[in-house]
Amino acid sequence: MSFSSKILDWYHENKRSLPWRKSTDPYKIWLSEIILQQTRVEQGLPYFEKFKATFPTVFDLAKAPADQVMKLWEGLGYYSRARNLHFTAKFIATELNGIFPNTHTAILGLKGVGPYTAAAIASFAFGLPHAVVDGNVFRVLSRVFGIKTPIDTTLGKKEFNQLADTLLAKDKAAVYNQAIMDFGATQCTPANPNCTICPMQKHCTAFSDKLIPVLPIKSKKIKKRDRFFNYLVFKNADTIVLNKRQQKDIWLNLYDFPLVEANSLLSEKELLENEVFQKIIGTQAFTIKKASKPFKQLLTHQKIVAIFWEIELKSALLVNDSSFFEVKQKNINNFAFPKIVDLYFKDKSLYLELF
DNA sequence: AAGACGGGGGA
DNA sequence: TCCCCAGTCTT
Repeated sequence: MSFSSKILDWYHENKRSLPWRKSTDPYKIWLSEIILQQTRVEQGLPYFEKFKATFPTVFDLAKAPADQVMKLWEGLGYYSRARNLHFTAKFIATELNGIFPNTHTAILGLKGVGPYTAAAIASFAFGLPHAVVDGNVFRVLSRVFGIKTPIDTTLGKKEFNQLADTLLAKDKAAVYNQAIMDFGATQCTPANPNCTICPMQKHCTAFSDKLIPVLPIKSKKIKKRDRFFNYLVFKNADTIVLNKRQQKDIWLNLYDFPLVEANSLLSEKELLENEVFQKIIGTQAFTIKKASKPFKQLLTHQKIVAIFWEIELKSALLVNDSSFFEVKQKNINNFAFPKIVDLYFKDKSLYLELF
């Protein structure tokens, strides 16, 4: 029996029930695939439901304000996905009359859609014979066929893509693509796969060679840098000052506070002497009420520590930065915040003190 | 080719 | 801690 037949048989008995599989509407498929990029199904599910309910059609998404899209995406990470999602919705609505492109080439041309997502949409929505190659597929193929080429190299990508294409059940690309990904996600798992009940066991090179724990191979390792954020939370009556992040950095188009980034968390003395702080505060009267505890957040390439200085102003902040603006405290829920800011807001004692 | 880009969950 | 997750874009 062929590889694809075994995968399809396994899928028939073990498939997961997932909401985006109920539809062949390319808009819904696209939405689900963008959400699922580098994201576990369980984590993405509630976001898919939220977006589907809030934006039933591409036109609804296209006409939504950017802040609303970012707010719905809040907490999911990789926010460029949300920015590109919105951009592409507007493109489809205005340039394509709302008609989702139906060829692999055209789909691949959409912003935010790469090789994986193009193959997924092309096969799931239009039945086109393009093999998906995601993290699951890399793992399954590298193990079953004993491929040691690192998956994060040009050669590795080429090799796995070619193999995936030859294995694809071209007349049932959609179900086969779902099947191999489900197989990778629930049977051929990254750690401790249950090989004793695996239908591929007899044909699995990694199993016979005891290479399950080392395959697939990645060559690159990432280095993290430490960053220290000294956030300035200006309060004046019932308003606080927010900052819209507009520089080329993490969290583009999300909101936080005026920021003094330094090589460490600052003491109060250091903060008062800091040039950036002085530039922001200018000549205004202020009182530092308290500093929060340090909050930590791990990103793929960064380790961030942030403290939040709660500073009372006698009058509205004289804003000298176009990214700064005042907002009523009761309206902060309209803005999308990075996790670490959200954590600060949710911190119980501070929450009570602030609001 | 290498780096940047989030956040959560499992070992 | 480290690794991985229905990857893509920029440099």
